[in-house]
Amino acid sequence: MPHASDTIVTRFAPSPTGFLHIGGARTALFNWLLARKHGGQFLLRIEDTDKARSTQEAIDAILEGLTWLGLDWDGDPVSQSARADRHAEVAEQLLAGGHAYKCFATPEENAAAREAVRAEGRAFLGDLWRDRPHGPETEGKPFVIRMKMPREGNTVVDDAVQGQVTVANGVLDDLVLLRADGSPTYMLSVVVDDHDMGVTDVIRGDDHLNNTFKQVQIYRAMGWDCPRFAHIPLIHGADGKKLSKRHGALGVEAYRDMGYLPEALRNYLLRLGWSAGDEEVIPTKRALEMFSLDGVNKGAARFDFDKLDSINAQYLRHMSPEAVMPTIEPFINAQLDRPVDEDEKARILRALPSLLERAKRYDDLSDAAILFCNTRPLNLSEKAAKQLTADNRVLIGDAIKELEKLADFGADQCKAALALVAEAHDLRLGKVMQPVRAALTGGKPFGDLGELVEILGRAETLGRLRDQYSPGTD
RNA sequence: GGUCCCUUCGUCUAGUGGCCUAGGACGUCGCCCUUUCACGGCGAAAACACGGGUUCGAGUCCCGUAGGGAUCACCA
Repeated sequence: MPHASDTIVTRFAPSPTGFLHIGGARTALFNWLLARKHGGQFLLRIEDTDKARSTQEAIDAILEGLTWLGLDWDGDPVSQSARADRHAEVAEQLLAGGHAYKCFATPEENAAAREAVRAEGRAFLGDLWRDRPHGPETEGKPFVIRMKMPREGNTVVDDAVQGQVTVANGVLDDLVLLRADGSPTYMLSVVVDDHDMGVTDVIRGDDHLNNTFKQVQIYRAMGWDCPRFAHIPLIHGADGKKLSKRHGALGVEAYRDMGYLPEALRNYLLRLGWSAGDEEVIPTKRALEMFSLDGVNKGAARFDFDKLDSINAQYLRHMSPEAVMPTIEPFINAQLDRPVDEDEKARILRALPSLLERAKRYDDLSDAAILFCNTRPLNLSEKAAKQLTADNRVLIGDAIKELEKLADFGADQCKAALALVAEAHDLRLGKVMQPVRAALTGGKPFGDLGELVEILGRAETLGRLRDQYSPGTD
């Protein structure tokens, strides 16, 4: 049955055994991009046929992850387990049509045969009962239904990423369609669901490439059209090894908690193993214009946090202080171990344009923003502490005197006051600014010193300076 | 081990037989800017895994070798 229209239908089909990891997120992104680019549908299917390992928490985490990433799906997520009857029905059809057969071999018999065949350097085809007549001894015995794979010829998959891949039918095993308890296997379920859901393009990790040849046989036996396949390479850790929990196989929520923007992570994920020329910063709108499966590389790519940081910084720079504030507030509260007050928030809001210039992530941005909270006495970095020599403390004392005289605590006035101190000591302005900056920031980065003082305000500025001039007495 | 896939700077990549003296980005290093922390700007070092072919000409095509990955369940 040919598809009614040329509308693109893609799907993301995670098994709910854990969070949405970074590789799954990228697979979802590619599916989403292809569907949205062509005005098609992006469907969600939860592959929960393994009831023992599937959890509701995992489903929630995956949905939350997709939502955070901004990947919206069409319709309600399909639960694969709810469709078991339909899967079984197809298995029966396959059986009736002579494309499948009953296998009475016990797990032990299969294991023994597998070992024996493998010792010869061949793959076990699971075909113990393929051409074996069912005698009366099979009466009442448990059986599975296996696919009767072709043995002659080749199966060719024309993959959008991998190209034309050919495999000899002789190596395709008679996979189990229906288990002894009557439940369908993954191999059957995906094919039936993808067909029934009208999926036109299956984009998934290339760990499924080998399965595809077998699935194609099921499509053929049922007389169904195959969808287009695109097997995208897996993401590797920085060390080139398969992604493990140690290096980067984190849930997307972990990236959120590390302070990354969903737009930036999306951009990074897109460029990891995919390109269309030299463009690096590709916001979603642009991605929708450019995306094509052609640009996907075949080789696995390594995950690189430095580059992610860099992309993230570029997105951060274009955020408005008002948009950023609600997001960094929890980070700030956590570091402060109390909620920020309104006065502090107002100061941070004023400082944000400058802070955003040099931040990489929300977490270091909030770390820098703490500068404008009332956290006296400040913890000094090693570098800052070094600035506060006995001589420099004298300068700070003089700076306090000059600043106290100021009626207007503006940036220019404050700088002028510091210039007076420098003049009195016959020093360059910078020599005075350095220790004053150290006392005021504790070593944290911030732009212009005058701006810093102005935002900090009279009380906080003088307080921080006094802390360093005569520690402990203020 | 069988089958399938992959291999360009440290990393992500551009490159579809002459445009390649191999381009961009991240990272690294250097310089400049800032009488202040940073940011930024400019510049440098840095790769076609190896060996054979094919061709007037190969990073680009073919074969082999090495290395890496995926997969071989009544898991998904």
